[in-house]
Amino acid sequence: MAAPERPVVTRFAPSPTGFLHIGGGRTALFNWLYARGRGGKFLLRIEDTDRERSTPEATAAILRGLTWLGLDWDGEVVSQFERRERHAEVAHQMLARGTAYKCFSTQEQIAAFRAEAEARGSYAVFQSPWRDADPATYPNRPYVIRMRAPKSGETVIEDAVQGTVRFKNDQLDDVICLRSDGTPTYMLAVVVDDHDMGVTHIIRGDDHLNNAARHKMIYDAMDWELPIWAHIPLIHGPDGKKLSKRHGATGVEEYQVMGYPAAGMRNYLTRLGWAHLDAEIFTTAEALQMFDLSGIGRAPARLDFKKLENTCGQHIAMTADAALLHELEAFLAVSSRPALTETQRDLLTRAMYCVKDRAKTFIELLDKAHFAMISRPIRMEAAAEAFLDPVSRGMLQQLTLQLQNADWTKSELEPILTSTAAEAGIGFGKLASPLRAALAGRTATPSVYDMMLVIGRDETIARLADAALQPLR
RNA sequence: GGCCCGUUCGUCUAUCGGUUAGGACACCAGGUUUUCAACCUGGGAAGAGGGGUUCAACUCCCCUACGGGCUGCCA
Repeated sequence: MAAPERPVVTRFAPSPTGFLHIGGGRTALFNWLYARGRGGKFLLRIEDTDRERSTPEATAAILRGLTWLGLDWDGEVVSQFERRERHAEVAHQMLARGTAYKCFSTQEQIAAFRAEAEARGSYAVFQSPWRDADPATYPNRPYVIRMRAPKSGETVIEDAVQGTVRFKNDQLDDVICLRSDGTPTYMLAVVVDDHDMGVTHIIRGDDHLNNAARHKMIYDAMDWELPIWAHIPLIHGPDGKKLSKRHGATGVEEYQVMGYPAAGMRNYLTRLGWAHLDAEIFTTAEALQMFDLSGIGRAPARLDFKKLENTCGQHIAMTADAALLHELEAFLAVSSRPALTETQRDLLTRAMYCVKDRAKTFIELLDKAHFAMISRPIRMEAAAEAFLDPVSRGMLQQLTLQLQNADWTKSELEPILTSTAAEAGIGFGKLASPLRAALAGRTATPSVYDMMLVIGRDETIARLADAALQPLR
Protein backbone atom coordinates (compact mmCIF):
# COMPACT_ATOMS: atom_id res chain seq x y z
CA MET A 1 0.00 0.00 0.00
CA ALA A 2 1.16 3.49 -0.83
CA ALA A 3 1.88 5.89 1.98
CA PRO A 4 -1.45 7.51 2.79
CA GLU A 5 0.04 10.95 3.21
CA ARG A 6 1.18 11.09 -0.40
CA PRO A 7 -0.64 14.08 -1.95
CA VAL A 8 -3.32 12.82 -4.28
CA VAL A 9 -2.63 12.92 -8.01
CA THR A 10 -5.18 11.54 -10.43
CA ARG A 11 -5.37 11.63 -14.18
CA PHE A 12 -7.66 11.13 -17.11
CA ALA A 13 -6.04 9.44 -20.08
CA PRO A 14 -8.29 9.18 -23.14
CA SER A 15 -7.34 8.01 -26.61
CA PRO A 16 -8.01 10.76 -29.14
CA THR A 17 -9.98 8.66 -31.58
CA GLY A 18 -13.33 10.45 -31.31
CA PHE A 19 -15.43 12.75 -29.18
CA LEU A 20 -15.49 12.55 -25.39
CA HIS A 21 -17.72 9.59 -24.59
CA ILE A 22 -20.22 10.01 -21.78
CA GLY A 23 -18.54 7.12 -19.96
CA GLY A 24 -15.17 8.80 -20.36
CA GLY A 25 -16.68 12.00 -19.04
CA ARG A 26 -17.81 10.18 -15.92
CA THR A 27 -14.39 8.59 -15.46
CA ALA A 28 -12.82 12.03 -15.75
CA LEU A 29 -15.38 13.40 -13.29
CA PHE A 30 -14.57 10.75 -10.70
CA ASN A 31 -10.86 11.44 -11.01
CA TRP A 32 -11.50 15.18 -10.80
CA LEU A 33 -13.77 14.87 -7.76
CA TYR A 34 -11.34 12.62 -5.96
CA ALA A 35 -8.36 14.91 -6.53
CA ARG A 36 -10.07 18.26 -6.08
CA GLY A 37 -11.91 17.07 -3.00
CA ARG A 38 -8.59 16.32 -1.37
CA GLY A 39 -6.55 19.29 -2.50
CA GLY A 40 -4.74 17.10 -4.99
CA LYS A 41 -3.93 17.42 -8.66
CA PHE A 42 -5.92 16.23 -11.66
CA LEU A 43 -3.80 15.66 -14.75
CA LEU A 44 -4.71 15.10 -18.36
CA ARG A 45 -2.81 12.85 -20.72
CA ILE A 46 -3.72 12.08 -24.29
CA GLU A 47 -2.89 8.50 -25.23
CA ASP A 48 -2.03 9.15 -28.83
CA THR A 49 0.50 6.42 -29.46
CA ASP A 50 -1.75 4.85 -32.08
CA ARG A 51 -0.81 7.18 -34.92
CA GLU A 52 -3.31 5.65 -37.30
CA ARG A 53 -6.38 6.46 -35.26
CA SER A 54 -5.34 9.52 -33.26
CA THR A 55 -6.40 12.91 -34.55
CA PRO A 56 -5.92 16.47 -33.30
CA GLU A 57 -9.63 17.08 -33.90
CA ALA A 58 -10.47 14.34 -31.41
CA THR A 59 -8.11 15.83 -28.85
CA ALA A 60 -9.77 19.22 -29.30
CA ALA A 61 -13.22 17.64 -28.89
CA ILE A 62 -12.17 15.91 -25.68
CA LEU A 63 -10.81 19.13 -24.25
CA ARG A 64 -14.01 20.96 -25.15
CA GLY A 65 -16.10 18.26 -23.50
CA LEU A 66 -14.09 18.38 -20.29
CA THR A 67 -14.20 22.15 -20.26
CA TRP A 68 -17.96 22.18 -20.64
CA LEU A 69 -18.32 19.73 -17.78
CA GLY A 70 -16.22 22.10 -15.69
CA LEU A 71 -13.39 19.63 -15.19
CA ASP A 72 -10.23 21.68 -15.17
CA TRP A 73 -6.89 19.95 -15.22
CA ASP A 74 -3.54 20.92 -13.76
CA GLY A 75 -0.55 21.77 -15.89
CA GLU A 76 -0.06 21.07 -19.56
CA VAL A 77 -1.85 18.34 -21.42
CA VAL A 78 0.62 15.49 -21.79
CA SER A 79 1.02 13.81 -25.15
CA GLN A 80 1.96 10.20 -24.70
CA PHE A 81 3.38 10.03 -28.20
CA GLU A 82 5.85 12.80 -27.43
CA ARG A 83 7.21 10.75 -24.54
CA ARG A 84 8.15 7.76 -26.68
CA GLU A 85 11.90 8.25 -26.14
CA ARG A 86 11.39 8.00 -22.41
CA HIS A 87 9.31 4.84 -22.82
CA ALA A 88 12.03 3.25 -24.92
CA GLU A 89 14.57 4.28 -22.31
CA VAL A 90 12.63 2.43 -19.61
CA ALA A 91 12.31 -0.63 -21.81
CA HIS A 92 16.08 -0.71 -22.13
CA GLN A 93 16.47 -0.22 -18.40
CA MET A 94 14.33 -3.29 -17.92
CA LEU A 95 16.59 -5.11 -20.34
CA ALA A 96 19.61 -4.06 -18.33
CA ARG A 97 17.95 -5.14 -15.11
CA GLY A 98 17.11 -8.50 -16.59
CA THR A 99 13.39 -7.92 -16.11
CA ALA A 100 12.90 -7.86 -19.87
CA TYR A 101 14.43 -9.64 -22.82
CA LYS A 102 14.72 -9.40 -26.58
CA CYS A 103 12.30 -11.58 -28.48
CA PHE A 104 12.98 -12.35 -32.14
CA SER A 105 9.80 -14.27 -32.84
CA THR A 106 8.05 -12.87 -35.90
CA GLN A 107 4.37 -12.01 -35.96
CA GLU A 108 3.89 -14.90 -38.38
CA GLN A 109 5.48 -17.32 -35.92
CA ILE A 110 3.28 -16.07 -33.10
CA ALA A 111 0.17 -16.29 -35.22
CA ALA A 112 1.13 -19.84 -36.22
CA PHE A 113 1.61 -20.75 -32.56
CA ARG A 114 -1.85 -19.47 -31.71
CA ALA A 115 -3.48 -21.16 -34.68
CA GLU A 116 -1.90 -24.47 -33.74
CA ALA A 117 -2.91 -24.16 -30.11
CA GLU A 118 -6.44 -23.34 -31.10
CA ALA A 119 -6.57 -26.29 -33.46
CA ARG A 120 -5.66 -28.52 -30.54
CA GLY A 121 -8.46 -26.95 -28.53
CA SER A 122 -6.11 -25.33 -26.05
CA TYR A 123 -5.60 -21.63 -25.60
CA ALA A 124 -2.13 -21.49 -24.13
CA VAL A 125 -0.47 -18.11 -23.76
CA PHE A 126 2.43 -17.52 -26.08
CA GLN A 127 5.78 -18.53 -24.65
CA SER A 128 8.67 -16.88 -26.38
CA PRO A 129 11.55 -19.26 -27.14
CA TRP A 130 13.93 -16.32 -26.68
CA ARG A 131 13.14 -15.77 -23.02
CA ASP A 132 16.14 -17.75 -21.86
CA ALA A 133 18.09 -17.89 -25.09
CA ASP A 134 21.84 -17.32 -25.16
CA PRO A 135 22.56 -13.83 -26.65
CA ALA A 136 25.21 -15.51 -28.80
CA THR A 137 22.37 -17.18 -30.70
CA TYR A 138 20.49 -13.91 -31.41
CA PRO A 139 19.70 -13.55 -35.10
CA ASN A 140 20.25 -10.34 -37.01
CA ARG A 141 16.69 -9.16 -37.41
CA PRO A 142 14.23 -6.79 -35.67
CA TYR A 143 13.08 -7.76 -32.20
CA VAL A 144 10.59 -6.66 -29.59
CA ILE A 145 11.34 -6.16 -25.93
CA ARG A 146 9.16 -8.33 -23.75
CA MET A 147 8.79 -8.19 -20.03
CA ARG A 148 10.18 -11.20 -18.20
CA ALA A 149 7.01 -11.92 -16.24
CA PRO A 150 6.95 -14.33 -13.32
CA LYS A 151 5.73 -17.72 -14.53
CA SER A 152 4.44 -19.13 -11.28
CA GLY A 153 2.64 -17.80 -8.23
CA GLU A 154 0.07 -15.07 -8.48
CA THR A 155 -0.22 -11.35 -8.94
CA VAL A 156 -2.57 -9.67 -6.51
CA ILE A 157 -4.24 -6.35 -7.15
CA GLU A 158 -5.71 -4.50 -4.19
CA ASP A 159 -8.41 -2.51 -5.91
CA ALA A 160 -10.25 0.27 -4.09
CA VAL A 161 -13.49 -0.68 -5.82
CA GLN A 162 -13.15 -4.33 -6.76
CA GLY A 163 -11.37 -5.48 -3.65
CA THR A 164 -8.61 -8.07 -3.76
CA VAL A 165 -8.28 -9.56 -7.24
CA ARG A 166 -5.93 -12.48 -7.84
CA PHE A 167 -4.41 -13.55 -11.13
CA LYS A 168 -2.46 -16.72 -11.69
CA ASN A 169 0.82 -15.77 -13.30
CA ASP A 170 0.77 -18.70 -15.69
CA GLN A 171 -2.27 -17.08 -17.30
CA LEU A 172 -0.30 -13.98 -18.15
CA ASP A 173 2.16 -13.84 -21.02
CA ASP A 174 5.33 -11.80 -21.34
CA VAL A 175 3.84 -8.57 -22.59
CA ILE A 176 5.56 -6.66 -25.32
CA CYS A 177 6.88 -3.35 -24.02
CA LEU A 178 8.65 -2.06 -27.09
CA ARG A 179 7.57 -2.92 -30.61
CA SER A 180 10.00 -4.01 -33.28
CA ASP A 181 9.88 -0.48 -34.73
CA GLY A 182 11.07 0.87 -31.39
CA THR A 183 7.73 2.42 -30.38
CA PRO A 184 6.23 1.66 -26.96
CA THR A 185 3.06 -0.31 -26.42
CA TYR A 186 0.19 0.95 -24.32
CA MET A 187 1.13 -1.47 -21.52
CA LEU A 188 4.53 0.12 -21.01
CA ALA A 189 3.53 3.69 -21.81
CA VAL A 190 0.77 3.94 -19.20
CA VAL A 191 2.96 2.65 -16.44
CA VAL A 192 5.91 4.87 -17.30
CA ASP A 193 3.73 7.95 -17.69
CA ASP A 194 1.71 7.35 -14.54
CA HIS A 195 4.92 6.87 -12.62
CA ASP A 196 6.68 9.89 -14.10
CA MET A 197 3.61 12.08 -13.60
CA GLY A 198 3.43 11.01 -9.97
CA VAL A 199 -0.06 9.56 -10.29
CA THR A 200 -1.13 8.11 -6.94
CA HIS A 201 -4.68 7.00 -7.77
CA ILE A 202 -5.71 5.42 -11.03
CA ILE A 203 -9.47 5.56 -11.46
CA ARG A 204 -10.47 4.05 -14.79
CA GLY A 205 -12.90 1.72 -16.52
CA ASP A 206 -12.97 -1.87 -15.36
CA ASP A 207 -12.11 -3.00 -18.87
CA HIS A 208 -8.57 -2.39 -17.63
CA LEU A 209 -8.84 -4.57 -14.55
CA ASN A 210 -7.07 -7.48 -16.23
CA ASN A 211 -4.38 -5.17 -17.51
CA ALA A 212 -3.69 -3.99 -13.98
CA ALA A 213 -1.93 -7.28 -13.29
CA ARG A 214 0.45 -6.69 -16.18
CA HIS A 215 0.90 -3.09 -15.14
CA LYS A 216 1.82 -4.18 -11.64
CA MET A 217 4.48 -6.48 -13.06
CA ILE A 218 6.05 -3.54 -14.85
CA TYR A 219 5.99 -1.42 -11.68
CA ASP A 220 7.64 -4.31 -9.90
CA ALA A 221 10.18 -4.78 -12.68
CA MET A 222 11.23 -1.16 -12.24
CA ASP A 223 10.91 -1.16 -8.45
CA TRP A 224 8.44 1.69 -8.61
CA GLU A 225 5.90 2.51 -5.93
CA LEU A 226 2.46 1.17 -6.80
CA PRO A 227 -0.52 3.47 -7.31
CA ILE A 228 -3.94 2.80 -5.82
CA TRP A 229 -6.16 1.28 -8.46
CA ALA A 230 -9.91 1.85 -8.63
CA HIS A 231 -11.59 0.10 -11.54
CA ILE A 232 -15.07 1.44 -12.06
CA PRO A 233 -17.81 -0.34 -14.03
CA LEU A 234 -18.70 0.99 -17.46
CA ILE A 235 -21.98 2.78 -18.17
CA HIS A 236 -24.59 0.82 -20.08
CA GLY A 237 -27.54 1.90 -22.19
CA PRO A 238 -31.12 1.74 -20.87
CA ASP A 239 -31.36 -1.87 -22.10
CA GLY A 240 -28.34 -2.96 -20.06
CA LYS A 241 -26.12 -3.42 -23.08
CA LYS A 242 -22.91 -1.55 -23.63
CA LEU A 243 -23.72 2.05 -24.43
CA SER A 244 -23.66 2.64 -28.16
CA LYS A 245 -24.94 5.00 -30.80
CA ARG A 246 -28.29 3.28 -31.07
CA HIS A 247 -29.12 4.31 -27.51
CA GLY A 248 -28.96 7.95 -28.54
CA ALA A 249 -26.38 10.42 -27.38
CA THR A 250 -23.01 8.95 -26.39
CA GLY A 251 -20.89 12.07 -26.72
CA VAL A 252 -20.67 14.58 -23.89
CA GLU A 253 -21.04 17.49 -26.28
CA GLU A 254 -24.30 16.09 -27.58
CA TYR A 255 -25.75 16.58 -24.12
CA GLN A 256 -24.64 20.16 -24.16
CA VAL A 257 -26.42 20.69 -27.47
CA MET A 258 -29.54 19.06 -26.03
CA GLY A 259 -29.56 21.85 -23.48
CA TYR A 260 -28.62 20.07 -20.28
CA PRO A 261 -26.87 22.31 -17.76
CA ALA A 262 -23.33 21.24 -16.86
CA ALA A 263 -24.04 21.27 -13.12
CA GLY A 264 -26.96 18.90 -13.63
CA MET A 265 -24.84 16.63 -15.77
CA ARG A 266 -22.17 16.54 -13.10
CA ASN A 267 -24.73 15.73 -10.43
CA TYR A 268 -26.34 12.98 -12.48
CA LEU A 269 -23.06 11.47 -13.61
CA THR A 270 -21.73 11.54 -10.05
CA ARG A 271 -24.76 9.63 -8.81
CA LEU A 272 -24.53 7.11 -11.64
CA GLY A 273 -22.71 4.23 -10.02
CA TRP A 274 -21.84 6.15 -6.89
CA ALA A 275 -23.87 6.87 -3.80
CA HIS A 276 -23.50 8.46 -0.41
CA LEU A 277 -26.47 7.37 1.71
CA ASP A 278 -29.56 9.17 0.39
CA ALA A 279 -27.83 12.14 -1.22
CA GLU A 280 -29.49 12.82 -4.59
CA ILE A 281 -29.37 16.49 -5.51
CA PHE A 282 -26.23 18.32 -4.53
CA THR A 283 -23.92 21.09 -5.65
CA THR A 284 -20.46 20.41 -6.95
CA ALA A 285 -19.05 21.79 -3.71
CA GLU A 286 -21.09 19.24 -1.79
CA ALA A 287 -20.02 16.47 -4.15
CA LEU A 288 -16.39 17.35 -3.51
CA GLN A 289 -17.02 16.98 0.22
CA MET A 290 -18.79 13.64 -0.09
CA PHE A 291 -17.07 11.86 -2.94
CA ASP A 292 -15.06 8.82 -2.02
CA LEU A 293 -13.90 5.64 -3.72
CA SER A 294 -15.78 3.50 -1.21
CA GLY A 295 -19.10 4.80 -2.50
CA ILE A 296 -18.53 3.47 -6.01
CA GLY A 297 -20.66 0.47 -6.95
CA ARG A 298 -19.35 -2.65 -8.61
CA ALA A 299 -22.12 -3.25 -11.12
CA PRO A 300 -22.51 -1.38 -14.40
CA ALA A 301 -25.14 1.37 -14.23
CA ARG A 302 -27.66 2.16 -16.91
CA LEU A 303 -28.26 5.61 -18.27
CA ASP A 304 -31.73 6.88 -17.38
CA PHE A 305 -32.71 9.95 -19.34
CA LYS A 306 -35.77 10.61 -17.19
CA LYS A 307 -33.67 10.91 -14.09
CA LEU A 308 -31.09 13.00 -15.95
CA GLU A 309 -33.86 15.41 -16.91
CA ASN A 310 -35.21 15.57 -13.40
CA THR A 311 -31.77 16.24 -11.98
CA CYS A 312 -31.07 18.93 -14.57
CA GLY A 313 -34.44 20.54 -13.93
CA GLN A 314 -33.67 20.87 -10.26
CA HIS A 315 -30.30 22.39 -11.03
CA ILE A 316 -31.79 24.95 -13.39
CA ALA A 317 -34.26 25.88 -10.68
CA MET A 318 -31.54 26.36 -8.09
CA THR A 319 -29.06 28.26 -10.23
CA ALA A 320 -28.82 32.04 -9.82
CA ASP A 321 -30.44 33.99 -12.67
CA ALA A 322 -27.26 35.65 -13.89
CA ALA A 323 -25.33 32.40 -14.03
CA LEU A 324 -28.23 30.73 -15.80
CA LEU A 325 -28.40 33.45 -18.41
CA HIS A 326 -24.68 33.18 -18.99
CA GLU A 327 -24.85 29.43 -19.51
CA LEU A 328 -27.92 29.77 -21.68
CA GLU A 329 -26.08 32.12 -24.01
CA ALA A 330 -23.25 29.61 -24.29
CA PHE A 331 -25.85 26.99 -25.14
CA LEU A 332 -27.29 29.19 -27.90
CA ALA A 333 -23.84 29.48 -29.43
CA VAL A 334 -23.02 25.75 -29.47
CA SER A 335 -26.46 24.72 -30.65
CA SER A 336 -26.31 27.17 -33.57
CA ARG A 337 -29.27 29.20 -32.40
CA PRO A 338 -29.43 32.99 -32.85
CA ALA A 339 -27.85 35.00 -30.06
CA LEU A 340 -30.00 37.11 -27.76
CA THR A 341 -30.64 40.73 -28.63
CA GLU A 342 -30.18 43.32 -25.89
CA THR A 343 -33.93 43.55 -25.46
CA GLN A 344 -34.36 39.81 -25.33
CA ARG A 345 -31.64 39.45 -22.77
CA ASP A 346 -33.29 42.09 -20.64
CA LEU A 347 -36.73 40.48 -20.88
CA LEU A 348 -35.34 37.01 -20.29
CA THR A 349 -33.63 38.25 -17.16
CA ARG A 350 -36.95 39.60 -15.93
CA ALA A 351 -38.78 36.41 -16.89
CA MET A 352 -36.28 34.04 -15.31
CA TYR A 353 -38.04 33.83 -11.95
CA CYS A 354 -41.21 32.40 -13.45
CA VAL A 355 -39.69 30.01 -15.99
CA LYS A 356 -36.62 28.48 -14.40
CA ASP A 357 -38.36 26.22 -11.93
CA ARG A 358 -40.28 24.48 -14.69
CA ALA A 359 -37.55 23.77 -17.24
CA LYS A 360 -35.45 20.62 -17.46
CA THR A 361 -33.22 21.89 -20.26
CA PHE A 362 -32.26 25.20 -21.80
CA ILE A 363 -34.49 24.33 -24.73
CA GLU A 364 -37.45 24.10 -22.37
CA LEU A 365 -36.35 27.25 -20.59
CA LEU A 366 -36.39 29.12 -23.88
CA ASP A 367 -39.75 27.65 -24.73
CA LYS A 368 -41.29 28.69 -21.41
CA ALA A 369 -39.91 32.17 -21.92
CA HIS A 370 -41.31 32.38 -25.43
CA PHE A 371 -43.90 34.98 -24.41
CA ALA A 372 -41.15 37.35 -23.34
CA MET A 373 -38.92 36.86 -26.35
CA ILE A 374 -41.44 37.56 -29.09
CA SER A 375 -42.31 40.93 -30.50
CA ARG A 376 -45.52 42.27 -32.00
CA PRO A 377 -47.35 41.37 -33.99
CA ILE A 378 -47.14 38.00 -32.30
CA ARG A 379 -47.84 34.83 -34.19
CA MET A 380 -51.06 33.22 -33.02
CA GLU A 381 -51.28 29.45 -32.83
CA ALA A 382 -54.58 28.02 -34.03
CA ALA A 383 -55.39 26.47 -30.64
CA ALA A 384 -54.84 29.85 -28.98
CA GLU A 385 -56.81 31.75 -31.55
CA ALA A 386 -59.77 29.50 -30.89
CA PHE A 387 -60.15 31.19 -27.51
CA LEU A 388 -60.55 34.59 -29.13
CA ASP A 389 -64.21 34.40 -29.95
CA PRO A 390 -66.25 37.64 -30.16
CA VAL A 391 -67.43 37.37 -26.56
CA SER A 392 -63.92 36.91 -25.26
CA ARG A 393 -62.63 39.79 -27.33
CA GLY A 394 -65.26 42.04 -25.85
CA MET A 395 -64.15 40.92 -22.42
CA LEU A 396 -60.53 41.66 -23.20
CA GLN A 397 -61.47 45.13 -24.38
CA GLN A 398 -63.30 45.64 -21.13
CA LEU A 399 -60.22 44.47 -19.27
CA THR A 400 -57.95 46.74 -21.27
CA LEU A 401 -59.79 49.80 -20.03
CA GLN A 402 -59.26 48.74 -16.47
CA LEU A 403 -55.58 48.13 -16.97
CA GLN A 404 -54.86 51.63 -18.32
CA ASN A 405 -54.19 53.19 -14.96
CA ALA A 406 -53.52 50.19 -12.77
CA ASP A 407 -50.41 49.89 -10.65
CA TRP A 408 -48.40 47.18 -12.32
CA THR A 409 -48.09 44.79 -9.39
CA LYS A 410 -49.61 41.43 -8.84
CA SER A 411 -51.61 42.57 -5.83
CA GLU A 412 -53.15 45.33 -7.93
CA LEU A 413 -53.77 43.24 -11.04
CA GLU A 414 -55.34 40.34 -9.23
CA PRO A 415 -58.56 42.07 -8.15
CA ILE A 416 -58.91 43.65 -11.56
CA LEU A 417 -58.87 40.31 -13.32
CA THR A 418 -61.07 38.52 -10.84
CA SER A 419 -63.66 41.27 -10.82
CA THR A 420 -63.69 41.41 -14.61
CA ALA A 421 -64.42 37.71 -14.69
CA ALA A 422 -67.01 38.01 -11.95
CA GLU A 423 -68.83 40.85 -13.70
CA ALA A 424 -68.96 38.80 -16.86
CA GLY A 425 -70.42 35.98 -14.78
CA ILE A 426 -67.72 33.51 -15.70
CA GLY A 427 -64.97 31.60 -13.92
CA PHE A 428 -61.48 32.94 -13.93
CA GLY A 429 -60.40 30.28 -16.38
CA LYS A 430 -62.74 31.61 -19.02
CA LEU A 431 -60.98 34.95 -18.84
CA ALA A 432 -57.47 33.59 -18.43
CA SER A 433 -57.53 31.47 -21.57
CA PRO A 434 -58.23 34.26 -24.07
CA LEU A 435 -55.95 36.56 -22.13
CA ARG A 436 -53.18 33.97 -22.35
CA ALA A 437 -53.81 33.61 -26.06
CA ALA A 438 -53.64 37.37 -26.57
CA LEU A 439 -50.45 37.72 -24.55
CA ALA A 440 -48.51 34.74 -25.85
CA GLY A 441 -50.30 33.35 -28.88
CA ARG A 442 -50.16 29.98 -27.17
CA THR A 443 -52.20 27.85 -24.81
CA ALA A 444 -49.40 26.75 -22.49
CA THR A 445 -47.51 29.54 -20.77
CA PRO A 446 -46.53 30.78 -17.32
CA SER A 447 -49.28 32.39 -15.31
CA VAL A 448 -51.03 35.35 -16.92
CA TYR A 449 -49.97 37.58 -14.02
CA ASP A 450 -46.33 36.71 -14.47
CA MET A 451 -46.51 37.35 -18.18
CA MET A 452 -48.10 40.75 -17.67
CA LEU A 453 -45.56 41.72 -15.06
CA VAL A 454 -42.64 40.64 -17.21
CA ILE A 455 -43.66 42.36 -20.44
CA GLY A 456 -45.08 45.44 -18.72
CA ARG A 457 -48.20 47.53 -19.10
CA ASP A 458 -47.59 49.05 -22.52
CA GLU A 459 -46.77 45.77 -24.17
CA THR A 460 -49.68 44.04 -22.45
CA ILE A 461 -52.17 46.60 -23.64
CA ALA A 462 -50.70 46.58 -27.12
CA ARG A 463 -50.99 42.82 -27.40
CA LEU A 464 -54.56 42.94 -26.15
CA ALA A 465 -55.38 45.54 -28.77
CA ASP A 466 -53.74 43.38 -31.44
CA ALA A 467 -55.87 40.45 -30.38
CA ALA A 468 -59.03 42.53 -30.57
CA LEU A 469 -58.20 43.54 -34.12
CA GLN A 470 -57.16 40.10 -35.21
CA PRO A 471 -59.41 39.04 -38.12
CA LEU A 472 -61.83 36.33 -37.21
CA ARG A 473 -61.48 33.13 -39.08
C1' G B 1 -12.26 -22.46 -24.35
C1' G B 2 -9.33 -19.98 -20.19
C1' C B 3 -9.00 -15.96 -16.71
C1' C B 4 -11.35 -11.74 -14.26
C1' C B 5 -15.68 -8.74 -12.66
C1' G B 6 -20.75 -8.27 -11.66
C1' U B 7 -26.39 -9.63 -10.20
C1' U B 8 -31.49 -5.42 -4.10
C1' C B 9 -38.19 -2.24 -6.71
C1' G B 10 -38.80 -0.79 -14.25
C1' U B 11 -34.05 2.54 -13.36
C1' C B 12 -30.04 4.79 -9.92
C1' U B 13 -29.16 3.10 -5.19
C1' A B 14 -29.10 2.61 0.90
C1' U B 15 -28.09 -1.52 4.03
C1' C B 16 -21.75 -3.11 5.54
C1' G B 17 -25.23 -10.62 10.17
C1' G B 18 -30.66 -9.07 13.55
C1' U B 19 -34.65 -3.19 9.51
C1' U B 20 -42.19 -3.65 8.61
C1' A B 21 -35.44 -3.99 3.25
C1' G B 22 -35.01 2.96 3.22
C1' G B 23 -34.58 7.05 -0.50
C1' A B 24 -34.69 9.13 -5.53
C1' C B 25 -36.43 8.92 -10.72
C1' A B 26 -40.36 6.73 -13.36
C1' C B 27 -45.38 4.90 -12.98
C1' C B 28 -50.62 4.85 -10.89
C1' A B 29 -54.54 7.33 -7.89
C1' G B 30 -56.31 11.61 -5.40
C1' G B 31 -55.74 16.90 -4.19
C1' U B 32 -54.58 22.00 -5.56
C1' U B 33 -55.15 24.96 -9.99
C1' U B 34 -56.09 30.27 -15.10
C1' U B 35 -53.24 26.51 -19.35
C1' C B 36 -48.62 23.45 -19.46
C1' A B 37 -45.95 22.48 -15.61
C1' A B 38 -44.86 22.73 -10.66
C1' C B 39 -46.51 21.37 -5.97
C1' C B 40 -49.02 18.25 -1.93
C1' U B 41 -50.96 13.36 -0.27
C1' G B 42 -51.30 8.28 -0.98
C1' G B 43 -50.14 3.59 -3.68
C1' G B 44 -48.02 -0.61 -6.21
C1' A B 45 -42.95 -2.20 -6.87
C1' A B 46 -36.82 -5.64 -5.13
C1' G B 47 -32.56 -9.16 -2.54
C1' A B 48 -31.29 -14.18 -10.06
C1' G B 49 -31.73 -19.76 -8.61
C1' G B 50 -29.73 -23.66 -5.48
C1' G B 51 -26.72 -25.34 -1.60
C1' G B 52 -24.01 -24.35 2.78
C1' U B 53 -21.86 -21.42 7.55
C1' U B 54 -24.68 -19.19 11.71
C1' C B 55 -29.20 -18.72 17.08
C1' A B 56 -29.88 -15.29 12.82
C1' A B 57 -28.10 -13.93 5.98
C1' C B 58 -29.60 -9.21 1.00
C1' U B 59 -25.10 -9.09 3.80
C1' C B 60 -19.99 -14.58 4.58
C1' C B 61 -18.59 -19.30 1.44
C1' C B 62 -19.58 -22.72 -2.83
C1' C B 63 -22.23 -24.11 -7.34
C1' U B 64 -25.47 -22.82 -11.42
C1' A B 65 -27.77 -19.26 -14.64
C1' C B 66 -27.48 -14.68 -16.88
C1' G B 67 -24.67 -10.09 -18.12
C1' G B 68 -19.91 -7.72 -18.95
C1' G B 69 -14.54 -7.48 -19.66
C1' C B 70 -9.71 -9.44 -21.02
C1' U B 71 -7.32 -13.20 -23.78
C1' G B 72 -3.07 -8.00 -30.13
C1' C B 73 3.87 -5.71 -32.10
C1' C B 74 -5.03 -1.47 -30.25
C1' A B 75 -5.65 1.56 -26.29
